[in-house]
Amino acid sequence: MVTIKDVAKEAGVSIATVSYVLNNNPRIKKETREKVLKAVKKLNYVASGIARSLKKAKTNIIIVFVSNFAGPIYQEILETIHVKLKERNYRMIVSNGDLAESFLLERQSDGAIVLDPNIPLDLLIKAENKNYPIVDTTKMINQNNIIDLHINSFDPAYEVIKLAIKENYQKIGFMHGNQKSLDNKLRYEGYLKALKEHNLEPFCLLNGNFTETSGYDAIKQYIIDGNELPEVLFCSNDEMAVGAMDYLKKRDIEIGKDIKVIGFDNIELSRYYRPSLTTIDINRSEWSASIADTIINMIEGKKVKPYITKSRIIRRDTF
Amino acid sequence: MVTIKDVAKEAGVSIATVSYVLNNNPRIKKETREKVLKAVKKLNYVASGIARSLKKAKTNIIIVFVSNFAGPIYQEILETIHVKLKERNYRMIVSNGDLAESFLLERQSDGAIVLDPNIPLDLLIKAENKNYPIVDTTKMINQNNIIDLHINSFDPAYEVIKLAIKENYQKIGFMHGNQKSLDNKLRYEGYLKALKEHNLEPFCLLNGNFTETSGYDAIKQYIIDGNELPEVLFCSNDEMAVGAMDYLKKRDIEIGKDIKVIGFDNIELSRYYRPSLTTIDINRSEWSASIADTIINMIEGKKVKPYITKSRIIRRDTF
DNA sequence: TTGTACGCGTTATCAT
DNA sequence: ATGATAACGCGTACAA
Repeated sequence: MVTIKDVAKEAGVSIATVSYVLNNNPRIKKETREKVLKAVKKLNYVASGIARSLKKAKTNIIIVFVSNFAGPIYQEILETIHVKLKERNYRMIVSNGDLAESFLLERQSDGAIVLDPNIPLDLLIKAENKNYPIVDTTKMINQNNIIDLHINSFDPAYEVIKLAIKENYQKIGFMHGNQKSLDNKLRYEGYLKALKEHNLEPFCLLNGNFTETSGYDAIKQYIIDGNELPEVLFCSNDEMAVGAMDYLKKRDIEIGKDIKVIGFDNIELSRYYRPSLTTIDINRSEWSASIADTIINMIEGKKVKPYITKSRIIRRDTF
Repeated sequence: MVTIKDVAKEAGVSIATVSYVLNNNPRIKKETREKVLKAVKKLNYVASGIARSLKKAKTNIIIVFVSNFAGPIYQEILETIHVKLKERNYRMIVSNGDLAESFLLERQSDGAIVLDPNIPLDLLIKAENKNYPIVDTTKMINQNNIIDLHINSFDPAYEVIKLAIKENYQKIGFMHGNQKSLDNKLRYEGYLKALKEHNLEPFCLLNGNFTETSGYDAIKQYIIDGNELPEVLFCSNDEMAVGAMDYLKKRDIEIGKDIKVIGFDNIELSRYYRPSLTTIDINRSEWSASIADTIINMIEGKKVKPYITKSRIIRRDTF
């Protein structure tokens, strides 16, 4: 490894001078400056980010935790956050939540964005106690150093079920995703509230885990057990809806007629699937941008603006 | 920030002792050990990863560069690599290629996996000259510290076109993805070779950039210009094939009959799309595992085994 | 068990 | 106005 010392020796100056040159400090006069730069180039020197981070107590890195890299949802979110952070001179890295412990507590980053619901609360609290800024989207906790920016799933879920009721459906089912997930919880609560307002009872409650196969399996079991189909099935995300529809089609149940299906998220597949899936779209790019802004503002001690996600119902063939 | 000094003071021992305790060095006797651990817990101390990395000149972090977080392909690759690395006690972080410069040269990671074709070659070379280990999948370069593990696209492309020719198709088109991409290049060359062996000329060459919309636009322009459709259209990836088919359907051209379509990658959508897309599947999980093993072996100075990806043709409705 | 040099930059302070 | 000296950040690990 070539270090700042090597450069100093090569250029015949002190290491301080090298550092000043590299940081564009005007106190170094042109000729020395050029001498140093020549040495830098000759030796192919690049300063160690680690040493710099140690000294400055700042990494300019923000870490994003995702639960898996496979969610179609994450894709655009990450892309947006990345661009935003870069604009403001931060570097984004993405990691799996099971590495959260080391990254959150060891100060290898200036802040974290939590998209992975599996990161334990006490870990976040520990980090928060160390003055480490976090934007969390999975838990609805607000603390000094933890800002909550979860998706507002409750309202659109409520709205879409209201709509179904208005169109005279009464037997309305709900398919759970991961029940520990906040998103699932809010969607379920929105569903319940709409039913309650019209004195309806949940007609059919299924359990999935947000994956396609879990949706397939859940409805399959329900049907095999001889239960009556709901008129409308509201699934906690699109992927499960797709899985469920796969099975319904296999049984020659006509979707959109024999049963209505509603998803959540508006993933790309929901548009392509046949029949195309009615779902709820969240303005994810705006949301992502807000996440990025918020974490930076926290880090830099600036004021953070609250934000609530916007959504709309996308009506397609299945409802 | 609470540092090792604070712990030492709290426990009434030297910082060396604290360090030894935290690293499970048996030289410290039980009582002191416990005293230290108590202080650690009381102060909520966690050692700074940065300081440790600086001293040990090792981060145990491997960085993966992707060109965008939106490719459906990346998902399972990252998942597999992550698991593999974790098994071997490395942490994976993912980043966008435009941050490559800082991460590659500043030694914030022990090694890199390059999936982003846009990272300039000279940057890789610079890093390699610094003895920084890289597994690259985008360029077919092999150097001391750069191991090439690109996907073998050539052979399956060749095979699938041979197959089409065997089934008596002669007017066979190719839709390019990003032409600078190695994957695209190899797929095109495989296509060309098969044609050549049968004295056929490329019938229709279209230009896309691996996105769905680019596939849509390319075929649209081709048709609007009044050109004759090929019997078979081989697209450099599934997403473009899907885009192209979207347009073909809009024009009421019957896919699988009026025109055959072949994709590459076997993304999930290729199975769901109607008509379902014939494509080429790469054993990506094996490939990913090999990538992970290779980078670690390089870092640890162990022998690296060569690996060539395996593939098979998945025949569905479109061909 | 402990003292301390060390890893590699940054920056306040001092010297010319 | 320029540049050098040296303290410092936080752990690690050798020598004592």
